[in-house]
Amino acid sequence: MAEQSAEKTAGKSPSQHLFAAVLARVHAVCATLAAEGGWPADIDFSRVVVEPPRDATHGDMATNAAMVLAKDARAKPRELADRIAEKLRADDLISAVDVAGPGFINLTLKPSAWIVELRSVLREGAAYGQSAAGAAQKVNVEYVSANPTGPMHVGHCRGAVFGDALSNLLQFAGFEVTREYYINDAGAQVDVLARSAFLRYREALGENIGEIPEGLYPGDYLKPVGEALAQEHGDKLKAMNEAAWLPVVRNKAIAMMMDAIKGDLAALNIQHEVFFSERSLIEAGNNKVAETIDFLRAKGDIYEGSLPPPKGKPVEDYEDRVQTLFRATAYGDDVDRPLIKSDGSYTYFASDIAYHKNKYDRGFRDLIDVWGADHGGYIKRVQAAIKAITGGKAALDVKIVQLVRLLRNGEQVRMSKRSGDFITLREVVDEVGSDAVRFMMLFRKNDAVLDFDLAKVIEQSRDNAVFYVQYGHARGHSIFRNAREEVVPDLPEEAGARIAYLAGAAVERLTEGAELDLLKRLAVYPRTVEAAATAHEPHRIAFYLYDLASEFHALWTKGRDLPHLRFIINHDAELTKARLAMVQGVVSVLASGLAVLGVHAPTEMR
RNA sequence: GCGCUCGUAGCUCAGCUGGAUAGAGCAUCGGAUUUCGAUUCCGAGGGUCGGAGGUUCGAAUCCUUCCGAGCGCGCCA
Repeated sequence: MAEQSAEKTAGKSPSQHLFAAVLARVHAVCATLAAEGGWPADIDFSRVVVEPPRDATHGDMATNAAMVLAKDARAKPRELADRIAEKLRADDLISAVDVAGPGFINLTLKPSAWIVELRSVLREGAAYGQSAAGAAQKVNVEYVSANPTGPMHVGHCRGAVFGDALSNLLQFAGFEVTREYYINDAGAQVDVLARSAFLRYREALGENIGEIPEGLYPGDYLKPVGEALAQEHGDKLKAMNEAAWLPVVRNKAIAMMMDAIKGDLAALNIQHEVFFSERSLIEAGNNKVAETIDFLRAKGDIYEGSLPPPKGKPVEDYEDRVQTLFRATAYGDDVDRPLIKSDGSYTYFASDIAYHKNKYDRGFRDLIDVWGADHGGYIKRVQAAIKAITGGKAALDVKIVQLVRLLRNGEQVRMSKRSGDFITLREVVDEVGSDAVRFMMLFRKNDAVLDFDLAKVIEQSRDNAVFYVQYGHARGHSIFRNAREEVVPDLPEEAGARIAYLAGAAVERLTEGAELDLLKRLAVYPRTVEAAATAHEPHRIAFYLYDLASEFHALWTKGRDLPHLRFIINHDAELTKARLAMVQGVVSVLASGLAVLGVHAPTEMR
């Protein structure tokens, strides 16, 4: 039933969308004036923008060209604006130009401009809004990276959804995206996992293990691991000492936990291309961490020294000792950071440097990590390390996702049912569905705390943004069904055929103000995609979709009182087709945006 | 003590990388309303953008400094 628009459209030329087209014309005018007026040759047009004015009464678009260029052109902004405006008036897209305020140039486009844009939507279908801005540049997005010590709990899901939607968005904007998961399978916590699983193994062999001791993972989810071990090894492991059985049990437990996690992610429609094992970095004979430290040492970024004791809460067993330190302060961090623990093993940071170096070595220059709020203090040191390793040739953007407060009808839901047993991601998805989870996780800026109300997100009302947007898409299809029965019997059902059919409609008959407003809303989609992609902010897509759906619903509602505004006009098949073409434009863009968010676009709301 | 993030209408939040008179949804108040299947619409009131300085044609947005909240602060991951 869902009509996803994820179809690959590679090779298709991206649309020169309307704002970009007008910007190009403004640039052309400025270039002409520059030639005529003898402006400096190196004049920079990059700050010139064309954007929707805050107040729609000012026109359709506004440009700051005159204000930005005035200084270099040695002219007063208003005067320069007048000269630019005069030339723009000759443009065939533009019906009115006026200069306002300190030198804004307001442009009103001819209605035909929006009609033409609608034709692009219909021609490009799912590809509309796609951009070449990424220029096929490789981007690595690392997200989730939950420890493989148990199933995913609700705390993980925001970062998971955010990273996934951001990846979709970047892909749609023309980047070549790799979705990556870093498996922390080398630290002490996986040894704890192994010991916990070993207990379950003994249990599976019939032993009474009693209470799970403090410090081990108590969850029932380890029982299947114990059973699998018993099946595979019988009681052989019991005879071994810990040093012998631990790696065996650990590998099995990690593998099974990762399977569980992948299943949880699949329930949210998330798939990574690369699962990168931390342990693989320190394999005997191929120790990437040691290599990385040597690499940094050769650059003079490693030294032996001691650090001042940490401020804030005192560390009980603090011992002042000389250790191997990375000179993070030389790259913007606050203190230098240790790389080797007193037992000789590497710190997490040390392997993390090696891991990020590995990303760089694989050709990534654009790195994005999605982390939870409690890791905020870790950003500077990793960025410092990347600066040191790549000589500033790669950039890491760390996106911090804030906490989610889980509510039910406004009452806070306790995150752990009893000690050690968190509400799992799967429970939440099972209760409200992945669409609700995904959309609501994205309907807020990533760095703001988010309230997630289990009751509200399945409500069918305007309050519930997921419903409202999906309903917009479904309503479009409902209109198609009705139209087919009443006025346009040969309207194809299949999306591609329907779009092709409607592309031939007499869309120039769309002349109502409210209709043109809706077309204008469609036209800002490509811009929204680009802006959201460059800012790494998928939430902008969610808000855009909410606005578009609102406007669409509003127009539908107007038809209730004003029959001439209805989409289906019984006595006028040509006009009906034109309006269906507009509805199709809305449906296409809603489906496109929802696909970016990873949310289904249903054709009915049952 | 230091660092990071945040502070916008009564509430929940947008604000398009510096643009014009700061927006939306709830809530409140005032109207309208038997639907092209699917739980409405229009309007109004409500703001020193935490405070104070600064940068410039122009600041919610950038800088400085206070106030308040959250997170973090050698050999945890």
